[in-house]
Amino acid sequence: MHSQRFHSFVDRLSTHSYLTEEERQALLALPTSRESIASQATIVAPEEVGQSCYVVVKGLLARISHTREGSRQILSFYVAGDMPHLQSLMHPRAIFGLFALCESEIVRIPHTALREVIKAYPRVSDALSRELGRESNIAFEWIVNLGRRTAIERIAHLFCEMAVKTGTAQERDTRFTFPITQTMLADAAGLSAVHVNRSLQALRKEKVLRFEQGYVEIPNWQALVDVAGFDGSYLESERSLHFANSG
Amino acid sequence: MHSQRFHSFVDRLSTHSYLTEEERQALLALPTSRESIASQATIVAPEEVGQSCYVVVKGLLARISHTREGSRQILSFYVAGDMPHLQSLMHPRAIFGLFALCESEIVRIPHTALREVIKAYPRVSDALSRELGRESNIAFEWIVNLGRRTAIERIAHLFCEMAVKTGTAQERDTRFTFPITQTMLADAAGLSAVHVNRSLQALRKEKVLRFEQGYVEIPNWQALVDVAGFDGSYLESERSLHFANSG
DNA sequence: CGCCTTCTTGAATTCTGTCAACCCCTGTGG
DNA sequence: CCACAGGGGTTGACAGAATTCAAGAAGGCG
Repeated sequence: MHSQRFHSFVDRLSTHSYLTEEERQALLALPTSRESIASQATIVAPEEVGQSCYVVVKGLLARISHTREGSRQILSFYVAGDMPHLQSLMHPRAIFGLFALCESEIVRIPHTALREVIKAYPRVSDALSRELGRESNIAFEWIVNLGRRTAIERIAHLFCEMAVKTGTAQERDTRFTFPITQTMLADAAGLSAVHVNRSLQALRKEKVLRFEQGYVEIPNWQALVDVAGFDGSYLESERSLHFANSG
Repeated sequence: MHSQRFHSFVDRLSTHSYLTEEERQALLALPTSRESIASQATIVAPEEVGQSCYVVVKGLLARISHTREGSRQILSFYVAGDMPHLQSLMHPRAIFGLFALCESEIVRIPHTALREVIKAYPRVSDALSRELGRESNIAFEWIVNLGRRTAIERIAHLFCEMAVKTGTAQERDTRFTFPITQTMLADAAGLSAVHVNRSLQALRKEKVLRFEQGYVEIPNWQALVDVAGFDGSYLESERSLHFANSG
């Protein structure tokens, strides 16, 4: 069933954009292929010219960049419901690579088909633009994170973001899987693996955050938010405002 | 004359997107108002709901964020020809503020008028999306910069980017105005002002870069590129590929 | 002239990275 | 069944990078 593959993604778009039933059906009817991706596999290499966008069904993907010296920097995470590589629709040649951090499942959507839907339903185009805008805001917030926060704050902030993105954030006992190693976390936080290890220990000691074997436990959400200086407004969209403009 | 105000911006779009003469005229005919902005003025405050996009005609704008502790982080620079706040078209409520780093001139384009043009000319919409994609790629590269480069590399990289963005980069004696203080440069590079000062001295000593009173001199472009580990491909668009898809 | 901002400098401190070693667990092949 | 290799996590000692604090110099501007 296509609908199973796609509900997560149509739901995602619906969080910030109004879609008619017809538009939803058009999206759900897109010709797609489901693919299983091995852990540590490259889905899109830098410089590669792509013909498709993707939807994450299961697992965790990341956009990645490498410096000349060979050190790695993760630029963004993609969880179930996210649409990585959406920008390839307008800019087929990839600048940064797309990578699977664990065994994942994705749905591939050919550009040609998506372009047809966009042409027929301009509101779908708007919804995709908002999705890109959200990704852009997240990138900006990462700049703040890397530029102006300490190691512990950075890590705490990253976990706050992931809790909100996975929709698991709640006042008490937030739990979710985040299947990455400390080394990968270091590549996301712009830190060394050793220092990430020590920072995680400090957070554990303070009973603010546990991260073990790809599983996160946040006993007290507010405490983590306070450590991180987290304000999640950059992850949300003002749905009502868009409705006024596009509905 | 509208054309004078807008040529920079239509030219910018043309660097990555094909526009027919009719589409160019439609853009040039947009109703706009030109505004002078004082140095250090806030153009768009966070949380503000905007009704317009902008084009930078002269000067230098920046997107800015503040952390809880009050430290500042610059998220992006906008030079003449850039369109800051383009994302407000789809997401009117601003997440991050827009700020004038020096006395500047901008052109304001009402969303309503721009939406009309987009509706009539889908290719214009594509061009604007590419412009947003470029901004997004720059943000990703900044994440790499802040996460994985040393102070000197970061600063060198920033200057490389600005030289390319202003179109002044050349093999010998690149010169351009970059009207910011060392403190602002620190806010962009995620460093302290003191350390920026020392890093600039080091770059000056090595005869790689001079930055004095808002004026930049790069005697040897390749030398700066080598220090920075700069690869400017994230600033370019593969025009030919887009033509194949949209033209 | 005095005031303000920017730039500069030195010294001490804090933060983070590097290096090297070890532990634990898992999977593999003999 | 065991030996082994490999990856991930942990630890300690040390080195290096960047910040902070404090003060002074240089210039613009009322």
